Amino acid sequence: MGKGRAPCCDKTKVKRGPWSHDEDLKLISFIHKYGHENWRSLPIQAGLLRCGKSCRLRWINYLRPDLKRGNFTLEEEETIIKLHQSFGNKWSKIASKLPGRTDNEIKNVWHTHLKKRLSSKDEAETKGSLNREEMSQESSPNASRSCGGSNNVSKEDDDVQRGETFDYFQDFSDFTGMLQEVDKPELLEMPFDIDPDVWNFIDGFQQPENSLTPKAHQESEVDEVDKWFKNLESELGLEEDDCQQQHQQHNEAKEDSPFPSLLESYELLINH
DNA sequence: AATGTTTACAACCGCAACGAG
DNA sequence: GCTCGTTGCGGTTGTAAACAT
Repeated sequence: MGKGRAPCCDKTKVKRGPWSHDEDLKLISFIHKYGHENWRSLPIQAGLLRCGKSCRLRWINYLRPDLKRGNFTLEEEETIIKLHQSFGNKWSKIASKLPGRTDNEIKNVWHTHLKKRLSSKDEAETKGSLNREEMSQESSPNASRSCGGSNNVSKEDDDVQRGETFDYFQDFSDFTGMLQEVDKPELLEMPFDIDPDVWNFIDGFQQPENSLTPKAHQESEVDEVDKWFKNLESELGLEEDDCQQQHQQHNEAKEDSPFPSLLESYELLINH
């Protein structure tokens, strides 16, 4: 039948490299509306000149609303170290135990910080010259690591600190234009029915059961969405009370699937 | 201030696993 | 059971920002 493995995409016809905000918006908007049933066909349907693989990666590693988007806490780092001891380089397995963290992120943290730290600790231990002060500082349970940022970051600050994803929302007209583009009737012709699980995934941000920390249990699904929006608002400089009230009222009013209101909330932010 | 070096992380690549036909 | 298409995973690279000289 086949004459060898088909390439995942025609590399001469797809864009590569860093994603532009337009592309991000197209992807977010499309997935919000239709989910991601088929990554291969998604870029075509969403009007993106990207490989499906690239879209998947961008969504999973960067655009997904349930990502924590902050520096790793010491607790998380210790978890990674422990899990790495038992699983090795099974990053996805490790990521499944750390809600809101991606395998790619964990892998990066491992290579840039943890590996070095461990090896320097080993060195120090073998030399018997471990600095006790440094150690006690490192083992402080509430300390938060800062890669290139302040070490005195609160949890709240931490959550919004690194999220630069939506810097580009500054040009609201771009975004509305983008939504309209995705609203094109020809793009609405979806060849599949959206699996309810897809909505559950995006809307509920369900974590694997065994990955839920007590804290994660406390946070309702709606809180997660709210968090995401607050982050977004913060990025947009739209933290005024009226905007938040509108969003809250909007959330309270939602009945069936909260998911469509997510997109509506985007519009709310834009019209603000 | 200019230049070189290091760090952090987003993105790509290729392979393996899996499921459908 | 085999083939092929698609997705997921882990390793690696590219590059912008931060830092040092």
